[in-house]
Amino acid sequence: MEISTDDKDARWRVIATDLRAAILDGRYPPGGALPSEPELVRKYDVSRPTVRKAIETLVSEGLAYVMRGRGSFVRPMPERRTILITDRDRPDLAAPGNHPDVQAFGWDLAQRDHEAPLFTGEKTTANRNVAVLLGVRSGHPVIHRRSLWHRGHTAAVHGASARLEINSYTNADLLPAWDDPKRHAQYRKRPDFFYQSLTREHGPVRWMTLTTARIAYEDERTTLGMDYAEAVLIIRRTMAHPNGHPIEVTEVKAPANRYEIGHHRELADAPEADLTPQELADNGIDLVI
Amino acid sequence: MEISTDDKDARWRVIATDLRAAILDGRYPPGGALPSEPELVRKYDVSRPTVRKAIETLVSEGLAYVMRGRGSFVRPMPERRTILITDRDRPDLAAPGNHPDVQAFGWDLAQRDHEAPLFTGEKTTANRNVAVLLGVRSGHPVIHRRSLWHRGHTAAVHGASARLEINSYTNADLLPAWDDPKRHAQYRKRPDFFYQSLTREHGPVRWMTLTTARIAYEDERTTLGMDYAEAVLIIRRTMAHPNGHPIEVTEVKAPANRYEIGHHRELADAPEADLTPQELADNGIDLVI
DNA sequence: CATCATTTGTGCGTATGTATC
DNA sequence: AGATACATACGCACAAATGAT
Repeated sequence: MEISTDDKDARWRVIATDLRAAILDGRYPPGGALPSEPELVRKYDVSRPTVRKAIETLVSEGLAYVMRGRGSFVRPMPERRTILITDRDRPDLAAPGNHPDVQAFGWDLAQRDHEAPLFTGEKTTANRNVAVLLGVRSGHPVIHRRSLWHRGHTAAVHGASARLEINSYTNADLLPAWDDPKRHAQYRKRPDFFYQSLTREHGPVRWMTLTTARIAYEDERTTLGMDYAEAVLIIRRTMAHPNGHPIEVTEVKAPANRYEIGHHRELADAPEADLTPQELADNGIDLVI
Repeated sequence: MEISTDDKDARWRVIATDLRAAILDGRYPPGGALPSEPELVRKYDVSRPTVRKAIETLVSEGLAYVMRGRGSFVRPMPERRTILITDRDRPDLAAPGNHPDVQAFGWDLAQRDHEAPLFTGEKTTANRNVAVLLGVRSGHPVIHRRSLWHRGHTAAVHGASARLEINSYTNADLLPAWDDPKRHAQYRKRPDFFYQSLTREHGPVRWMTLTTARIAYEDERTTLGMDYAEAVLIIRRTMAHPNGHPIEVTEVKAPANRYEIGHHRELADAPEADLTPQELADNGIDLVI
């Protein structure tokens, strides 16, 4: 059959490499159409499955997208906005989803399914991942708080709005007041109360923020409104005792094609706390962690 | 033909969803084998191309990998080491690839193809992306310095060592001394001289570091030694005039499954400058930017 | 409004090559 | 050497979305 036999120049790989170079070069401009499958079949004299394999590769690399019945297109890159990480021991600012702050920083609708509380909050048990983060055993009771934010339709390419998901996990042993009905309601509506309780009962704490990324899973693509194959930025902030034992972990997930992460020193001379919400928004800052 | 016809329950999608859930659940443990293609063909009563499509999906999501002649396996997650971002105006530390520092922070072999200079350095012209970063027009002369670092075989899963790629772009107009043969050699061997020149000639400068991520392209996977589909962390540090105009841009690319990004305040009480190289390494820190 | 050409999505069967055990 | 498993590639058929006629 005389197939190329060398994996390095498999025919689909040649096509993918050609197209990738052309896209990164700008020969196919962002938003523009790539050649149709039949065109590529003719051009490279291969079968349609081979052409499709090449295009699927570009899609999985986030370089292209496909619309059924229309064709394949170069994926445009939206402008990235900024998530600002603070170093300070300021639980007021550090509290994620602290309503006044987050709203002020450019979030149009801080609603979650039209319900009142900012966070869903429920007592569950730690799965393997959460157990590692909190330094407890799997199955240990934890408080799981979750919040989903979206930022109104900006100059979005496909009409999709940017979203952020915030998950918070707390060792339930460290916040027995959670079960008090009155406080429970407060905690769900006012994250600052939540953090104040923790700091009041567990004294001076350390904050530690680590950032990484990975490819989004399909369910995350759905909840974060990511149309294409993309990476998610994962910002994990740990509130810990001075001895290092974790008290609470907050994990922010953000689509990597819409967000970048900066640090407070980067804002000219004035510390960010002295900037007005409008000034922060003008600097492209959506969230302060 | 009676094909399911509804894209939502495409047969390959059902299989992929099943396998993904099983992997995230731990029913297929990390490093363990997934069912072989023929097994899945029998289990779901579909053709082999359909099974392969499902597996390819998991691979492109970074959840699995395939070894020819052996089978498909759940991708284990290696431990992440840390890249530390400093906020200070310290060009000595800030200089990437400053030989003594980088080596001290745990890099066994800071060699690049067994050549002497740490950085390749050449004068080229700005492509579109670099032009945007430096605030010049496409085609403007720029100095491009490049360096590739690898960290010896740690507890790597597949024997691959972690690697970092560092690219630096400078507006060539701002460093005419680059063309002086004597200095040229110095600049390539001693990045600190390079940055000292820039700061000496352009006075007080601002440093700005922004981090984001995206899915790695195939060529990047090769140079960064990433066996699987993965995200790359992109750390972009800009050296700018106080008025904001860029002088030099350093871009670090790191495999997101092996690195996370932290900040200097997180190191206990002592600033990282006071820690010995060994203490830094013990804290899992590979690089200070 | 219906029809048609174009384009992509899903799926089958088959053949051959190559790596691993 | 043989069995197993994955990689590449072809041809074919039909479904479904799109846009123009």
